[in-house]
Amino acid sequence: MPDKQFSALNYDDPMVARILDAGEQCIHRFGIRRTSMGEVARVGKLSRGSIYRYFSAKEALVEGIIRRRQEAFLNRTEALLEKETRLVDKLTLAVLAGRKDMQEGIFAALAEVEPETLAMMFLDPRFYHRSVSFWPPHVRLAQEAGEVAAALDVVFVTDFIVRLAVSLVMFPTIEVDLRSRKSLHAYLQQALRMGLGENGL
Amino acid sequence: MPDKQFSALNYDDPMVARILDAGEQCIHRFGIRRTSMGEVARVGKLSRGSIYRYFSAKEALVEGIIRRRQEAFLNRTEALLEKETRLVDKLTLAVLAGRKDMQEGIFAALAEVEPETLAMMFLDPRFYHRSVSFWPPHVRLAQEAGEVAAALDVVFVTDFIVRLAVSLVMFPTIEVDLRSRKSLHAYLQQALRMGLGENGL
DNA sequence: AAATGTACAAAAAGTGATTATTGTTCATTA
DNA sequence: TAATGAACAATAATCACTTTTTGTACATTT
Repeated sequence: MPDKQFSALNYDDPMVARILDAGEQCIHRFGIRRTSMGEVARVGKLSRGSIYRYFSAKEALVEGIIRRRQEAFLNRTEALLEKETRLVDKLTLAVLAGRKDMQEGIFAALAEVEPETLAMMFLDPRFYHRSVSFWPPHVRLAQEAGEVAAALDVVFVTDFIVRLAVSLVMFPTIEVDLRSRKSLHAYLQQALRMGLGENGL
Repeated sequence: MPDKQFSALNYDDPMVARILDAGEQCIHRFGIRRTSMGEVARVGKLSRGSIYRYFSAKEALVEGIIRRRQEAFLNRTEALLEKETRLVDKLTLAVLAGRKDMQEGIFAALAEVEPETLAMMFLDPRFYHRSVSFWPPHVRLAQEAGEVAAALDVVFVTDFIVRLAVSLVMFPTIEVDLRSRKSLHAYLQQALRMGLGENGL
């Protein structure tokens, strides 16, 4: 379940969907700065006032667009992971999917037009928190399977996984070249070394 | 040994030092954008032309200032770590030192005046690479001491450590509150055991 | 009820002339 | 030999001004 800190958006509401669609299209074409509420209204074929019924301000609209994108990504990834059982494999897929999303979605557009905005987004703790909500169930499953030590705190493992995954999405290679699926998988395998954690000190 | 990709700066050269000092002072007070070469010259009590003898452009000067800061940090940290033998303890101290540097140095000033610039810096791979050069010797020592599995590639361990450390400096708490030395140490202890143990698989 | 369209003040963004800064050059100074 | 200071075109920042956009309100439409 996603964050509820901000207004809970109903993506199924056709009005909400239309606004978000139009907004995303605008951002994709012009970037955030050069997108006006009037333009969003024009593209979405609705009145400017209606947008304000659903989004208190432009900032909230942008937040909504990004959030929907992220949640859509998480849902797609969730489906993608169903075929996998091991946490390492899931993580590998998730990182690869994350990179792909960065390279072609709205993020890629932002990276070209407003790199500073994108950079700020990545340093926003909320960006992490949204990713965090994804993992606990998988961690628990991995614990039941004995892949992750039962003694470990789910919150700790989740935190650890998210730090690693986000880092790997944003920097495919620091010292080790982790652009290929194979090298990434090997890296994560080693980094997790699940099944241990029990032993040693 | 720091990067050599850019011009090798001799920090002992009194002229270089004066320029960097003046530049850093200016950035600290006005931020990067509002710092002019003329102002740097005035503060450093030297001619504008002299700055260009040592730095090809304003960008290079800024690069030099940041680099010196980072290297000074690494040197201080290196000294700090001499008392420690275990890698976990070293990492803990390094992360704490890094956070402190962020909160009070030139970075704190930038965070207030030009957060986007700071965000861009953090996403610059060079920022990571400079940190990377620090760890290999410590990793080797840890391997000799049996703390890190001898079979592991030093490059892998370094990459892993840097990702984790940078993440922990930039985000003191994602899911787990790691602001205190105690909790940070426990976290790293577990994270290293997870990633760098002999056992498992 | 919910979406629209118009109107409105306040805030933000664009505009174009003016000023400051950049990066180079070179003769002068120490 | 190295730093200086002045001159310079090209670029970038600044300022006062105009236009656009924002967010709100409310009467009107569907």
